[in-house]
Amino acid sequence: MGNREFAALLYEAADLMELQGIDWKPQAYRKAARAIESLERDISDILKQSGRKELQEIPGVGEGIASHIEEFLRSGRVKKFDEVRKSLPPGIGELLELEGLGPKKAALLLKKLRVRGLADLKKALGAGKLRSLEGFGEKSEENLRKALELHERGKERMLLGEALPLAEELLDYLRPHAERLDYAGSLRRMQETIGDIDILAQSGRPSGVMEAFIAFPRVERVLAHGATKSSVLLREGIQVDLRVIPAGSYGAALQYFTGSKEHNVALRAIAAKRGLRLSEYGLFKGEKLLAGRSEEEVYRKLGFPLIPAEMREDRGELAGTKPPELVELRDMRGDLHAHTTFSDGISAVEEMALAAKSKGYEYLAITDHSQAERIARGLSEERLEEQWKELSRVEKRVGIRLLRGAEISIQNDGSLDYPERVLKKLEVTVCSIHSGFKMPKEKMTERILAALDNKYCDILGHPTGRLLNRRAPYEADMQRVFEEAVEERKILELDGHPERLDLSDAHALAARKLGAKFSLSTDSHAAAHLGYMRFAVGQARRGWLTKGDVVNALHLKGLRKVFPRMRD
DNA sequence: GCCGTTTTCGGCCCGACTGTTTTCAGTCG
Repeated sequence: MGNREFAALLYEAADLMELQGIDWKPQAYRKAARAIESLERDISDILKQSGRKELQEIPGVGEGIASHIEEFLRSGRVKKFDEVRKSLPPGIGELLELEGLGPKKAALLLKKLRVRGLADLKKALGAGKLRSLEGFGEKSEENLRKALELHERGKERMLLGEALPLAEELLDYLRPHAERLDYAGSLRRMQETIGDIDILAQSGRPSGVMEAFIAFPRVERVLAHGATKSSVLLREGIQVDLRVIPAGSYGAALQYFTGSKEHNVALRAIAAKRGLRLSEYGLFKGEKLLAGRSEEEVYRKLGFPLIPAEMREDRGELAGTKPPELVELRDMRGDLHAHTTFSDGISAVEEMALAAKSKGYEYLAITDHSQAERIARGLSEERLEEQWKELSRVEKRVGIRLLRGAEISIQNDGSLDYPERVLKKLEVTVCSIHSGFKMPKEKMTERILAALDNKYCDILGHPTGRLLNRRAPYEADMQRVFEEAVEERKILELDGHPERLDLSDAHALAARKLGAKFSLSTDSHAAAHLGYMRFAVGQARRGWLTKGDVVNALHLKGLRKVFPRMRD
């Protein structure tokens, strides 16, 4: 533990130093913070097991930051950061969270108007003091007022599951005005949450796309409106940037705006080493354009195959080895986690079966809640048997294999919420934690390990229990959980429900390295939710999973070897 | 503060847009 906390300290220190006019160091801090944040291993483990030298293996971490990490892990604080904090008013960092206000202007506000935080800024705005400052005018006052308002409304990152449909709607709307349209950025990389939506267009009449864009019915405010770039804020609270790109640079621009920033920095460094220059306009040797029309061409000229967008995180995808053949949505043969009206779902068994069938699936596991989940109308033994009759009936009618399954709660002591005589009749079980989230880490870890050791546990459901933007994962030693799962040949779920995406991409990556197998599921509570599979696949691809890592990419025959209680 | 077949010192992405200012600084992505 501690990676996120330490990264947060680095970010804070970077902001404050920038306010003080310190050059470069803030960038270095942020770079290190990003690396530490996305690390699979805990910095405390690294220090304990391998020592300080190993900390410096983290990209962007050198002697200085390594010693700060050591101090932080030892004492929970970093003296140097404390000093920086003390040298500035406590509320000053908040100012930088405002749209359009950066370190230079914030420093000026502090120096000339003694603005020490958001409250001060509000007062200064009210008194009309800002326009007297050099570099400020009426317009900047107005913008700050709006930024302040927006900030107060609270701004969380939007879930992938909300942003993607929104972007698709906008693309459909813009299609008549452009020859080519793509969304780029974190959305294209299928990151679990999205800061803003980036859209690229190629058009013979750029002004036409721009006019249409700012007239999109969901637009609340136009933030910028130029010849090649415009930005709007949608009513849903997310910013959308649109850029119009000429055909000859379209691929380079798509590459550039897809990111990630870290991936691009690494790729540009590789280009630079070869005496080339990569920008959103193309790959250049001197003035000569070598590539730009397509992404593939850009990567090829740099000696790489087309790297899937989901892998572009500078996690080793540019190391030169051939990237793995990532799992695709069309590889999926079934879904192993779905609820029906028997428990807390809103679609009947038959509706679920029909929806699964229409996706071309061979099978669907019906996994309603176990008896203890009263709120979710968990199934008693009798109701479960009733359900099995229904499954047999629908199975014949619809022509899709319905597995007798259950999502079984893992109780506080690690036992499963059905007696053995029931468990052995279930073809597949998803075992999940639904209560007792606040256990100490050691106890929680033991609880999960005990469940994994149960011979009737097949799949560990939403393994960390997190809800994006709402609930932190429970404390558990996930590395040990993954090791045990591999040892006991248990399957890890990658739950594609937009609020869960659990396992996360980083966890999937770590577990895959240990040789784990995965179930990409939707945790559907309605027939339409079966469509969440694309989010599960997106996270799986971010975790470098191949078709071979995913059990429900297997045909029925292969699946039987994974789940021995499955009937013929 | 980090990093290195350009460098152990001197770089560190760079272009679009905005607002305020008559040629540019600040912010953002």
